[in-house]
Amino acid sequence: MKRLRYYCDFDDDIARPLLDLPGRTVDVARGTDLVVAGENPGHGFIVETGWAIRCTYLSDGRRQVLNVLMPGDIFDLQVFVSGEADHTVTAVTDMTVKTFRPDHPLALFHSHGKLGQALWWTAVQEEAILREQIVRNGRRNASERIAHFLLEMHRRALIVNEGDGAGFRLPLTQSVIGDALGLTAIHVNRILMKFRDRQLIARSGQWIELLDRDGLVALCDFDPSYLRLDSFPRRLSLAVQGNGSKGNGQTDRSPL
Amino acid sequence: MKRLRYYCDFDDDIARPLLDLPGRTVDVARGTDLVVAGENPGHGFIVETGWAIRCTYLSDGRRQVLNVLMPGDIFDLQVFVSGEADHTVTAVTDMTVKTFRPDHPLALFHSHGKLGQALWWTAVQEEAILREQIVRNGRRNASERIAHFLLEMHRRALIVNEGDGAGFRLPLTQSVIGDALGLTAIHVNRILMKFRDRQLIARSGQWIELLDRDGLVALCDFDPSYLRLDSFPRRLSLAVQGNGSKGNGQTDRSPL
DNA sequence: CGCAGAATTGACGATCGTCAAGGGCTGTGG
DNA sequence: CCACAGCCCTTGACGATCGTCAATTCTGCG
Repeated sequence: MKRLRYYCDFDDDIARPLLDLPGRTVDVARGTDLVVAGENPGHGFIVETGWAIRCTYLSDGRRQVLNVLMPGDIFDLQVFVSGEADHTVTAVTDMTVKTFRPDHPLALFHSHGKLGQALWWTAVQEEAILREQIVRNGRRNASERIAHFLLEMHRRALIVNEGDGAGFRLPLTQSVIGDALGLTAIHVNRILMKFRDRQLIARSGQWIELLDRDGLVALCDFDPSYLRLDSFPRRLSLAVQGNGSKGNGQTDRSPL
Repeated sequence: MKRLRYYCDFDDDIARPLLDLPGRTVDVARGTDLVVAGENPGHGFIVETGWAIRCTYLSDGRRQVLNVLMPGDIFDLQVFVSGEADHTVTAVTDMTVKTFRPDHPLALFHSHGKLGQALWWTAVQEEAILREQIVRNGRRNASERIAHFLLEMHRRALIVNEGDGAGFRLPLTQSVIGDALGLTAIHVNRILMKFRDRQLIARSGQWIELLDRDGLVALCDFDPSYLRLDSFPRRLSLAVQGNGSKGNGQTDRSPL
Protein backbone atom coordinates (compact mmCIF):
# COMPACT_ATOMS: atom_id res chain seq x y z
CA MET A 1 0.00 0.00 0.00
CA LYS A 2 1.13 3.44 -0.81
CA ARG A 3 2.62 5.20 2.11
CA LEU A 4 0.80 8.32 3.08
CA ARG A 5 2.20 11.30 4.80
CA TYR A 6 0.89 14.76 5.10
CA TYR A 7 2.53 17.26 7.33
CA CYS A 8 3.80 14.64 9.61
CA ASP A 9 6.97 15.34 11.47
CA PHE A 10 7.63 12.30 13.53
CA ASP A 11 9.20 9.00 12.70
CA ASP A 12 7.52 5.70 12.38
CA ASP A 13 9.54 4.64 15.35
CA ILE A 14 7.30 6.78 17.45
CA ALA A 15 4.23 4.97 16.27
CA ARG A 16 5.93 1.61 16.62
CA PRO A 17 4.57 0.84 20.08
CA LEU A 18 1.08 1.17 18.69
CA LEU A 19 1.87 -1.10 15.79
CA ASP A 20 3.41 -3.64 18.08
CA LEU A 21 0.29 -3.98 20.15
CA PRO A 22 -1.55 -7.24 19.74
CA GLY A 23 -3.95 -6.92 16.86
CA ARG A 24 -4.65 -8.06 13.39
CA THR A 25 -5.68 -6.94 9.96
CA VAL A 26 -9.20 -7.81 8.94
CA ASP A 27 -11.28 -7.57 5.80
CA VAL A 28 -14.79 -6.35 6.39
CA ALA A 29 -17.72 -6.47 3.99
CA ARG A 30 -19.85 -3.46 3.23
CA GLY A 31 -22.71 -3.16 5.68
CA THR A 32 -20.90 -4.86 8.55
CA ASP A 33 -21.03 -3.25 12.00
CA LEU A 34 -17.47 -2.91 13.28
CA VAL A 35 -18.58 -1.56 16.61
CA VAL A 36 -22.05 -1.86 18.09
CA ALA A 37 -23.40 0.69 20.57
CA GLY A 38 -23.55 -0.74 24.05
CA GLU A 39 -20.91 -3.35 23.45
CA ASN A 40 -17.28 -3.14 24.40
CA PRO A 41 -15.16 -3.72 21.33
CA GLY A 42 -12.04 -4.19 23.44
CA HIS A 43 -9.77 -2.80 20.78
CA GLY A 44 -9.21 0.24 18.65
CA PHE A 45 -9.14 0.41 14.87
CA ILE A 46 -7.11 1.96 12.13
CA VAL A 47 -8.76 2.17 8.72
CA GLU A 48 -6.46 0.96 5.96
CA THR A 49 -8.89 0.97 3.05
CA GLY A 50 -12.58 1.69 2.64
CA TRP A 51 -15.06 4.05 4.27
CA ALA A 52 -17.20 3.72 7.38
CA ILE A 53 -19.68 5.85 9.29
CA ARG A 54 -20.10 6.34 12.99
CA CYS A 55 -23.74 6.71 13.89
CA THR A 56 -26.26 6.77 16.68
CA TYR A 57 -29.78 5.39 16.49
CA LEU A 58 -32.75 6.73 18.40
CA SER A 59 -35.21 4.22 19.75
CA ASP A 60 -37.66 4.84 16.94
CA GLY A 61 -35.06 4.14 14.30
CA ARG A 62 -33.99 7.64 13.41
CA ARG A 63 -30.32 7.68 12.60
CA GLN A 64 -27.69 10.37 13.01
CA VAL A 65 -24.37 9.97 11.26
CA LEU A 66 -21.74 11.52 13.51
CA ASN A 67 -18.74 11.32 11.29
CA VAL A 68 -17.33 9.67 8.22
CA LEU A 69 -14.22 7.54 8.54
CA MET A 70 -11.82 7.09 5.68
CA PRO A 71 -8.42 5.51 5.22
CA GLY A 72 -5.95 6.72 7.77
CA ASP A 73 -8.50 7.39 10.47
CA ILE A 74 -8.10 5.90 13.90
CA PHE A 75 -11.17 5.24 15.93
CA ASP A 76 -12.33 4.01 19.28
CA LEU A 77 -9.46 5.64 21.09
CA GLN A 78 -11.76 5.62 24.06
CA VAL A 79 -10.72 2.03 24.42
CA PHE A 80 -7.85 3.54 26.38
CA VAL A 81 -10.07 4.51 29.26
CA SER A 82 -13.14 2.38 29.23
CA GLY A 83 -15.82 1.17 28.26
CA GLU A 84 -18.88 0.64 26.25
CA ALA A 85 -19.14 2.20 22.84
CA ASP A 86 -21.94 4.73 22.72
CA HIS A 87 -22.36 4.54 19.00
CA THR A 88 -22.20 2.14 16.11
CA VAL A 89 -19.57 2.01 13.38
CA THR A 90 -20.72 0.58 10.08
CA ALA A 91 -18.71 -0.09 6.95
CA VAL A 92 -20.20 1.64 3.92
CA THR A 93 -17.75 0.04 1.52
CA ASP A 94 -15.71 -3.12 1.75
CA MET A 95 -12.86 -2.34 4.09
CA THR A 96 -9.57 -3.44 5.52
CA VAL A 97 -8.96 -2.40 9.09
CA LYS A 98 -6.18 -3.01 11.56
CA THR A 99 -7.12 -3.58 15.15
CA PHE A 100 -4.99 -2.89 18.19
CA ARG A 101 -5.52 -3.82 21.77
CA PRO A 102 -3.64 -1.98 24.50
CA ASP A 103 -2.45 -4.39 27.13
CA HIS A 104 -3.09 -1.84 29.81
CA PRO A 105 -5.19 1.29 29.43
CA LEU A 106 -3.00 4.24 28.60
CA ALA A 107 0.22 2.28 28.94
CA LEU A 108 1.26 3.94 25.73
CA PHE A 109 0.89 7.30 27.36
CA HIS A 110 3.21 6.46 30.19
CA SER A 111 6.04 4.87 28.34
CA HIS A 112 5.99 6.64 25.01
CA GLY A 113 5.77 10.37 25.34
CA LYS A 114 5.70 11.33 21.72
CA LEU A 115 3.12 8.75 20.84
CA GLY A 116 0.91 9.99 23.64
CA GLN A 117 1.33 13.45 22.26
CA ALA A 118 0.30 12.31 18.82
CA LEU A 119 -2.71 10.50 20.20
CA TRP A 120 -3.72 13.59 22.09
CA TRP A 121 -3.36 15.62 18.96
CA THR A 122 -5.57 13.18 17.09
CA ALA A 123 -8.27 13.55 19.72
CA VAL A 124 -8.12 17.32 19.53
CA GLN A 125 -8.51 17.24 15.76
CA GLU A 126 -11.36 14.79 16.05
CA GLU A 127 -13.14 17.10 18.42
CA ALA A 128 -12.72 20.03 16.08
CA ILE A 129 -14.42 18.09 13.32
CA LEU A 130 -17.30 17.24 15.62
CA ARG A 131 -17.70 20.87 16.58
CA GLU A 132 -17.80 21.88 12.96
CA GLN A 133 -20.51 19.28 12.43
CA ILE A 134 -22.55 20.92 15.19
CA VAL A 135 -22.25 24.34 13.61
CA ARG A 136 -23.04 23.03 10.19
CA ASN A 137 -26.21 21.27 11.25
CA GLY A 138 -27.28 23.86 13.76
CA ARG A 139 -26.95 27.12 11.90
CA ARG A 140 -26.79 26.38 8.22
CA ASN A 141 -29.58 25.67 5.78
CA ALA A 142 -29.75 22.63 3.55
CA SER A 143 -27.76 24.08 0.64
CA GLU A 144 -25.03 25.38 2.89
CA ARG A 145 -24.79 22.10 4.74
CA ILE A 146 -24.42 20.06 1.60
CA ALA A 147 -21.90 22.40 0.01
CA HIS A 148 -19.89 22.43 3.21
CA PHE A 149 -20.07 18.67 3.55
CA LEU A 150 -18.94 18.10 -0.03
CA LEU A 151 -15.99 20.42 0.45
CA GLU A 152 -14.94 18.66 3.64
CA MET A 153 -15.20 15.24 2.06
CA HIS A 154 -13.25 16.42 -0.97
CA ARG A 155 -10.48 17.81 1.16
CA ARG A 156 -10.22 14.72 3.27
CA ALA A 157 -10.48 12.41 0.29
CA LEU A 158 -7.61 14.20 -1.44
CA ILE A 159 -5.29 13.46 1.43
CA VAL A 160 -5.89 9.75 1.21
CA ASN A 161 -5.68 9.69 -2.56
CA GLU A 162 -9.33 9.08 -3.18
CA GLY A 163 -9.56 12.02 -5.51
CA ASP A 164 -7.74 14.42 -7.75
CA GLY A 165 -7.73 18.18 -7.80
CA ALA A 166 -11.38 18.77 -8.59
CA GLY A 167 -13.10 15.45 -8.16
CA PHE A 168 -13.28 12.61 -5.70
CA ARG A 169 -15.00 9.37 -4.96
CA LEU A 170 -17.87 9.68 -2.51
CA PRO A 171 -19.20 6.22 -1.70
CA LEU A 172 -22.13 7.49 0.36
CA THR A 173 -25.79 7.22 -0.53
CA GLN A 174 -27.95 10.30 -0.35
CA SER A 175 -29.63 8.66 2.59
CA VAL A 176 -26.36 8.58 4.52
CA ILE A 177 -25.62 12.18 3.60
CA GLY A 178 -29.06 13.14 4.83
CA ASP A 179 -28.54 11.36 8.12
CA ALA A 180 -25.24 13.15 8.53
CA LEU A 181 -26.71 16.57 7.85
CA GLY A 182 -30.05 16.25 9.60
CA LEU A 183 -31.99 16.18 6.35
CA THR A 184 -34.03 13.63 4.47
CA ALA A 185 -32.54 11.80 1.54
CA ILE A 186 -35.18 13.36 -0.65
CA HIS A 187 -34.21 16.85 0.28
CA VAL A 188 -30.55 16.04 -0.24
CA ASN A 189 -31.47 14.91 -3.70
CA ARG A 190 -33.32 18.12 -4.44
CA ILE A 191 -30.32 20.21 -3.45
CA LEU A 192 -27.84 18.07 -5.35
CA MET A 193 -30.03 18.38 -8.44
CA LYS A 194 -30.04 22.13 -7.97
CA PHE A 195 -26.23 22.15 -7.68
CA ARG A 196 -26.05 20.16 -10.86
CA ASP A 197 -28.38 22.48 -12.71
CA ARG A 198 -26.26 25.39 -11.64
CA GLN A 199 -23.09 23.71 -12.86
CA LEU A 200 -21.59 23.61 -9.39
CA ILE A 201 -21.01 19.88 -9.42
CA ALA A 202 -21.30 16.90 -11.72
CA ARG A 203 -21.77 13.29 -10.75
CA SER A 204 -21.22 9.98 -12.44
CA GLY A 205 -21.58 6.97 -10.25
CA GLN A 206 -19.73 7.61 -7.03
CA TRP A 207 -17.47 10.16 -8.60
CA ILE A 208 -18.19 13.77 -7.72
CA GLU A 209 -16.66 16.56 -9.76
CA LEU A 210 -16.54 19.99 -8.18
CA LEU A 211 -17.04 22.05 -11.34
CA ASP A 212 -17.14 25.33 -9.47
CA ARG A 213 -15.33 24.85 -6.21
CA ASP A 214 -15.16 28.60 -5.59
CA GLY A 215 -18.88 28.82 -6.03
CA LEU A 216 -19.42 26.16 -3.40
CA VAL A 217 -16.98 27.82 -1.03
CA ALA A 218 -18.80 31.13 -1.42
CA LEU A 219 -22.15 29.46 -0.94
CA CYS A 220 -21.31 28.13 2.50
CA ASP A 221 -18.43 30.33 3.60
CA PHE A 222 -16.16 27.32 3.86
CA ASP A 223 -13.07 27.68 6.01
CA PRO A 224 -11.10 24.44 6.15
CA SER A 225 -8.91 25.43 9.07
CA TYR A 226 -10.90 23.24 11.41
CA LEU A 227 -9.48 20.23 9.65
CA ARG A 228 -6.07 21.36 10.89
CA LEU A 229 -4.23 20.09 7.88
CA ASP A 230 -1.54 22.66 8.48
CA SER A 231 -0.76 21.66 12.00
CA PHE A 232 1.57 19.29 13.80
CA PRO A 233 1.30 15.50 13.23
CA ARG A 234 -1.61 15.60 10.87
CA ARG A 235 -2.88 12.18 11.72
CA LEU A 236 -1.00 9.65 13.68
CA SER A 237 -2.43 6.95 11.52
CA LEU A 238 -0.99 8.35 8.35
CA ALA A 239 2.46 7.61 9.61
CA VAL A 240 1.36 4.26 10.84
CA GLN A 241 -0.25 3.27 7.61
CA GLY A 242 1.51 1.06 5.19
CA ASN A 243 3.83 -0.21 7.85
CA GLY A 244 1.40 -2.48 9.55
CA SER A 245 1.74 -5.25 7.06
CA LYS A 246 5.52 -5.23 6.86
CA GLY A 247 5.94 -7.78 9.54
CA ASN A 248 4.17 -6.52 12.59
CA GLY A 249 0.58 -7.61 12.45
CA GLN A 250 -0.21 -10.90 10.85
CA THR A 251 -2.97 -10.59 8.34
CA ASP A 252 -6.12 -12.40 9.35
CA ARG A 253 -9.13 -12.62 7.13
CA SER A 254 -11.51 -14.23 9.55
CA PRO A 255 -14.50 -12.20 10.68
CA LEU A 256 -14.14 -9.97 13.71
CA MET B 1 -15.71 26.85 48.45
CA LYS B 2 -17.38 23.59 48.95
CA ARG B 3 -15.31 20.75 47.79
CA LEU B 4 -16.88 18.76 45.03
CA ARG B 5 -16.37 15.15 44.31
CA TYR B 6 -18.40 12.75 42.33
CA TYR B 7 -17.21 9.32 41.50
CA CYS B 8 -13.66 10.36 41.66
CA ASP B 9 -11.13 7.77 42.63
CA PHE B 10 -7.80 9.48 42.55
CA ASP B 11 -6.10 11.69 45.04
CA ASP B 12 -5.52 15.36 44.81
CA ASP B 13 -1.86 14.55 44.69
CA ILE B 14 -2.43 13.33 41.20
CA ALA B 15 -3.87 16.63 40.14
CA ARG B 16 -1.19 18.54 41.98
CA PRO B 17 1.08 19.00 38.95
CA LEU B 18 -1.78 20.73 37.20
CA LEU B 19 -2.42 22.98 40.15
CA ASP B 20 1.23 23.80 40.47
CA LEU B 21 1.44 25.11 36.96
CA PRO B 22 1.84 28.84 36.65
CA GLY B 23 -1.56 30.41 36.59
CA ARG B 24 -3.92 32.53 38.58
CA THR B 25 -7.46 32.90 39.71
CA VAL B 26 -9.44 35.60 37.96
CA ASP B 27 -12.86 37.18 38.33
CA VAL B 28 -14.66 37.71 35.08
CA ALA B 29 -17.74 39.81 34.43
CA ARG B 30 -20.78 38.49 32.62
CA GLY B 31 -20.44 39.02 28.89
CA THR B 32 -16.65 38.87 28.83
CA ASP B 33 -14.95 36.75 26.20
CA LEU B 34 -12.50 34.44 27.93
CA VAL B 35 -11.22 33.03 24.68
CA VAL B 36 -11.63 34.57 21.25
CA ALA B 37 -11.65 32.51 18.08
CA GLY B 38 -8.46 32.94 16.13
CA GLU B 39 -6.39 33.99 19.09
CA ASN B 40 -4.08 31.85 21.14
CA PRO B 41 -5.08 32.06 24.77
CA GLY B 42 -1.82 30.43 25.84
CA HIS B 43 -3.39 28.79 28.85
CA GLY B 44 -6.19 26.48 29.85
CA PHE B 45 -9.02 27.23 32.25
CA ILE B 46 -10.85 25.61 35.10
CA VAL B 47 -14.23 27.05 35.98
CA GLU B 48 -14.62 27.63 39.69
CA THR B 49 -17.91 29.52 39.75
CA GLY B 50 -20.30 30.79 37.10
CA TRP B 51 -21.39 29.63 33.68
CA ALA B 52 -19.95 30.16 30.23
CA ILE B 53 -20.74 29.13 26.67
CA ARG B 54 -18.45 27.99 23.90
CA CYS B 55 -19.67 29.23 20.58
CA THR B 56 -18.82 29.73 16.94
CA TYR B 57 -19.94 32.63 14.80
CA LEU B 58 -20.57 32.49 11.08
CA SER B 59 -19.50 35.45 9.01
CA ASP B 60 -23.03 36.80 8.84
CA GLY B 61 -23.40 36.77 12.60
CA ARG B 62 -25.29 33.55 13.09
CA ARG B 63 -24.15 31.94 16.31
CA GLN B 64 -23.94 28.30 17.32
CA VAL B 65 -23.48 27.45 20.98
CA LEU B 66 -21.34 24.34 21.11
CA ASN B 67 -21.47 23.58 24.79
CA VAL B 68 -22.28 25.04 28.15
CA LEU B 69 -19.53 25.24 30.77
CA MET B 70 -20.31 25.15 34.44
CA PRO B 71 -18.27 24.94 37.62
CA GLY B 72 -15.80 22.09 37.54
CA ASP B 73 -15.36 22.13 33.79
CA ILE B 74 -11.92 22.36 32.28
CA PHE B 75 -11.53 23.89 28.87
CA ASP B 76 -9.01 24.67 26.22
CA LEU B 77 -7.11 21.49 26.83
CA GLN B 78 -6.01 21.89 23.25
CA VAL B 79 -3.50 24.31 24.65
CA PHE B 80 -1.42 21.20 25.17
CA VAL B 81 -0.82 20.75 21.49
CA SER B 82 -1.27 24.05 19.75
CA GLY B 83 -2.60 26.64 18.75
CA GLU B 84 -5.31 29.01 17.87
CA ALA B 85 -8.71 28.63 19.43
CA ASP B 86 -11.33 27.88 16.81
CA HIS B 87 -14.19 29.15 18.89
CA THR B 88 -15.08 31.80 21.42
CA VAL B 89 -15.79 31.28 25.12
CA THR B 90 -18.08 33.86 26.70
CA ALA B 91 -19.11 34.22 30.32
CA VAL B 92 -22.90 34.21 30.69
CA THR B 93 -22.74 34.97 34.40
CA ASP B 94 -20.07 36.57 36.51
CA MET B 95 -17.39 33.96 36.96
CA THR B 96 -14.27 32.94 38.77
CA VAL B 97 -11.86 30.90 36.71
CA LYS B 98 -8.43 29.46 37.36
CA THR B 99 -5.93 29.52 34.53
CA PHE B 100 -3.03 27.18 34.03
CA ARG B 101 -0.19 27.35 31.60
CA PRO B 102 1.81 24.24 30.82
CA ASP B 103 5.50 25.07 30.64
CA HIS B 104 5.95 22.59 27.84
CA PRO B 105 3.17 21.08 25.76
CA LEU B 106 2.16 17.74 27.16
CA ALA B 107 4.83 17.76 29.81
CA LEU B 108 2.15 16.63 32.19
CA PHE B 109 1.56 13.58 30.09
CA HIS B 110 5.15 12.50 30.23
CA SER B 111 5.90 12.91 33.86
CA HIS B 112 2.57 12.26 35.51
CA GLY B 113 0.90 9.13 34.26
CA LYS B 114 -2.28 9.25 36.23
CA LEU B 115 -2.89 12.86 35.51
CA GLY B 116 -2.46 12.20 31.83
CA GLN B 117 -4.97 9.42 32.15
CA ALA B 118 -7.46 11.71 33.83
CA LEU B 119 -6.97 14.34 31.17
CA TRP B 120 -7.53 11.77 28.50
CA TRP B 121 -10.66 10.67 30.24
CA THR B 122 -11.91 14.23 30.38
CA ALA B 123 -11.42 14.60 26.65
CA VAL B 124 -13.32 11.39 25.98
CA GLN B 125 -16.25 12.56 28.06
CA GLU B 126 -16.18 15.93 26.39
CA GLU B 127 -16.38 14.28 23.03
CA ALA B 128 -19.34 12.18 24.10
CA ILE B 129 -21.24 15.31 25.04
CA LEU B 130 -20.47 16.86 21.68
CA ARG B 131 -21.71 13.77 19.90
CA GLU B 132 -24.93 13.85 21.85
CA GLN B 133 -25.33 17.46 20.82
CA ILE B 134 -25.04 16.42 17.19
CA VAL B 135 -27.72 13.78 17.57
CA ARG B 136 -30.00 16.10 19.46
CA ASN B 137 -29.83 18.87 16.89
CA GLY B 138 -29.72 16.59 13.88
CA ARG B 139 -32.52 14.16 14.49
CA ARG B 140 -34.82 15.57 17.11
CA ASN B 141 -37.59 18.14 16.74
CA ALA B 142 -37.84 21.31 18.78
CA SER B 143 -39.75 19.83 21.72
CA GLU B 144 -37.45 16.86 22.01
CA ARG B 145 -34.38 19.05 21.81
CA ILE B 146 -35.54 21.35 24.56
CA ALA B 147 -36.66 18.56 26.86
CA HIS B 148 -33.36 16.77 26.31
CA PHE B 149 -31.38 19.93 26.89
CA LEU B 150 -33.21 20.74 30.11
CA LEU B 151 -32.60 17.25 31.42
CA GLU B 152 -28.91 17.44 30.62
CA MET B 153 -28.54 20.82 32.25
CA HIS B 154 -30.42 19.63 35.30
CA ARG B 155 -28.24 16.61 35.66
CA ARG B 156 -25.05 18.56 35.30
CA ALA B 157 -26.25 21.36 37.55
CA LEU B 158 -27.04 18.88 40.30
CA ILE B 159 -23.48 17.69 40.38
CA VAL B 160 -22.12 21.14 40.99
CA ASN B 161 -24.79 22.02 43.53
CA GLU B 162 -26.67 24.44 41.36
CA GLY B 163 -29.90 22.62 41.95
CA ASP B 164 -31.85 20.27 44.14
CA GLY B 165 -33.74 17.13 43.25
CA ALA B 166 -36.32 18.60 40.92
CA GLY B 167 -35.19 22.12 40.19
CA PHE B 168 -32.08 23.99 39.20
CA ARG B 169 -30.77 27.36 38.24
CA LEU B 170 -30.45 27.91 34.52
CA PRO B 171 -28.78 31.25 33.87
CA LEU B 172 -29.27 31.10 30.10
CA THR B 173 -31.50 33.31 28.01
CA GLN B 174 -33.89 31.73 25.57
CA SER B 175 -31.73 33.21 22.87
CA VAL B 176 -28.72 31.22 24.10
CA ILE B 177 -30.79 28.07 24.35
CA GLY B 178 -31.97 28.63 20.81
CA ASP B 179 -28.44 29.07 19.54
CA ALA B 180 -27.44 25.87 21.29
CA LEU B 181 -30.30 23.89 19.79
CA GLY B 182 -30.41 25.33 16.30
CA LEU B 183 -33.71 27.13 16.92
CA THR B 184 -34.80 30.73 17.24
CA ALA B 185 -35.37 32.23 20.64
CA ILE B 186 -38.99 32.73 19.71
CA HIS B 187 -39.54 29.11 18.97
CA VAL B 188 -37.80 28.14 22.19
CA ASN B 189 -40.24 30.37 23.96
CA ARG B 190 -43.23 28.76 22.28
CA ILE B 191 -42.10 25.33 23.36
CA LEU B 192 -41.30 26.39 26.90
CA MET B 193 -44.76 27.91 27.15
CA LYS B 194 -46.23 24.65 25.94
CA PHE B 195 -44.24 22.73 28.55
CA ARG B 196 -45.54 25.10 31.19
CA ASP B 197 -49.12 24.72 30.05
CA ARG B 198 -48.75 20.99 30.24
CA GLN B 199 -47.35 21.15 33.75
CA LEU B 200 -44.02 19.68 32.69
CA ILE B 201 -41.97 22.55 34.06
CA ALA B 202 -42.35 25.75 36.01
CA ARG B 203 -40.11 28.76 35.96
CA SER B 204 -39.52 31.71 38.23
CA GLY B 205 -36.59 33.87 37.32
CA GLN B 206 -33.65 31.64 36.50
CA TRP B 207 -35.00 28.78 38.55
CA ILE B 208 -36.43 25.88 36.56
CA GLU B 209 -38.57 23.30 38.30
CA LEU B 210 -39.03 19.97 36.54
CA LEU B 211 -42.58 19.26 37.67
CA ASP B 212 -42.83 16.10 35.60
CA ARG B 213 -39.36 14.81 35.00
CA ASP B 214 -40.64 11.45 33.82
CA GLY B 215 -42.83 13.18 31.31
CA LEU B 216 -39.85 15.03 29.91
CA VAL B 217 -37.77 11.87 29.81
CA ALA B 218 -40.51 10.07 27.92
CA LEU B 219 -40.92 12.98 25.54
CA CYS B 220 -37.34 12.86 24.33
CA ASP B 221 -36.23 9.35 25.19
CA PHE B 222 -33.51 10.71 27.46
CA ASP B 223 -30.66 8.38 28.30
CA PRO B 224 -28.06 10.10 30.46
CA SER B 225 -25.36 7.51 30.01
CA TYR B 226 -23.50 9.72 27.58
CA LEU B 227 -22.67 12.01 30.47
CA ARG B 228 -20.70 9.11 31.95
CA LEU B 229 -21.42 10.07 35.50
CA ASP B 230 -20.99 6.47 36.52
CA SER B 231 -17.53 6.09 35.16
CA PHE B 232 -13.97 6.56 36.35
CA PRO B 233 -12.69 10.03 37.32
CA ARG B 234 -15.83 11.93 36.60
CA ARG B 235 -14.10 15.15 35.97
CA LEU B 236 -10.56 15.85 36.73
CA SER B 237 -11.48 19.34 37.72
CA LEU B 238 -13.81 18.24 40.49
CA ALA B 239 -10.91 16.90 42.40
CA VAL B 240 -8.89 19.92 41.58
CA GLN B 241 -11.54 22.33 42.67
CA GLY B 242 -11.43 23.95 46.05
CA ASN B 243 -7.76 23.32 46.35
CA GLY B 244 -6.63 25.98 44.01
CA SER B 245 -6.96 28.76 46.53
CA LYS B 246 -5.28 26.99 49.41
CA GLY B 247 -1.88 28.34 48.62
CA ASN B 248 -1.12 27.37 45.07
CA GLY B 249 -2.45 30.02 42.79
CA GLN B 250 -2.49 33.54 44.05
CA THR B 251 -5.84 35.18 43.55
CA ASP B 252 -5.73 37.97 41.02
CA ARG B 253 -8.67 40.16 40.25
CA SER B 254 -7.21 42.08 37.38
CA PRO B 255 -8.71 41.49 33.95
CA LEU B 256 -7.33 38.75 31.77
C1' DC C 1 -39.34 55.95 38.11
C1' DG C 2 -37.40 54.68 33.88
C1' DC C 3 -34.38 52.10 31.07
C1' DA C 4 -32.57 47.86 28.82
C1' DG C 5 -32.83 43.37 28.06
C1' DA C 6 -35.63 39.46 28.07
C1' DA C 7 -39.96 37.14 27.53
C1' DT C 8 -44.36 36.77 25.26
C1' DT C 9 -47.79 36.75 21.64
C1' DG C 10 -49.75 36.74 16.93
C1' DA C 11 -49.78 36.70 11.81
C1' DC C 12 -47.66 35.04 7.93
C1' DG C 13 -44.49 32.54 5.00
C1' DA C 14 -40.47 29.57 3.65
C1' DT C 15 -37.97 25.60 4.23
C1' DC C 16 -37.95 21.11 4.65
C1' DG C 17 -40.49 16.60 5.60
C1' DT C 18 -43.92 13.13 4.16
C1' DC C 19 -46.20 10.33 0.97
C1' DA C 20 -46.39 8.26 -3.37
C1' DA C 21 -44.81 6.66 -7.73
C1' DG C 22 -41.70 5.91 -11.48
C1' DG C 23 -36.98 5.13 -13.49
C1' DG C 24 -32.19 3.62 -13.60
C1' DC C 25 -28.19 0.99 -12.25
C1' DT C 26 -25.89 -3.20 -10.70
C1' DG C 27 -25.21 -7.74 -9.38
C1' DT C 28 -26.85 -12.39 -9.61
C1' DG C 29 -28.67 -16.46 -11.40
C1' DG C 30 -30.77 -19.13 -14.89
C1' DC D 1 -26.78 -13.02 -22.47
C1' DC D 2 -31.02 -11.87 -20.65
C1' DA D 3 -34.28 -11.43 -16.81
C1' DC D 4 -35.11 -10.18 -12.45
C1' DA D 5 -34.57 -8.25 -7.86
C1' DG D 6 -33.06 -4.81 -4.91
C1' DC D 7 -31.38 -0.62 -3.98
C1' DC D 8 -30.83 3.92 -5.09
C1' DC D 9 -32.04 8.07 -7.46
C1' DT D 10 -35.56 11.20 -9.19
C1' DT D 11 -39.78 13.84 -9.31
C1' DG D 12 -44.23 15.91 -7.83
C1' DA D 13 -47.93 17.32 -4.64
C1' DC D 14 -49.02 18.59 -0.22
C1' DG D 15 -48.49 19.84 4.59
C1' DA D 16 -46.17 20.70 9.11
C1' DT D 17 -42.64 22.67 11.54
C1' DC D 18 -40.14 26.32 12.40
C1' DG D 19 -38.43 31.11 11.04
C1' DT D 20 -39.40 36.08 10.31
C1' DC D 21 -41.37 40.34 11.41
C1' DA D 22 -43.62 43.23 14.51
C1' DA D 23 -45.58 44.75 18.69
C1' DT D 24 -46.46 44.41 23.62
C1' DT D 25 -45.53 43.02 28.35
C1' DC D 26 -42.54 41.74 32.00
C1' DT D 27 -38.42 41.88 35.01
C1' DG D 28 -34.21 43.32 37.10
C1' DC D 29 -31.60 47.12 38.16
C1' DG D 30 -29.67 51.74 38.48
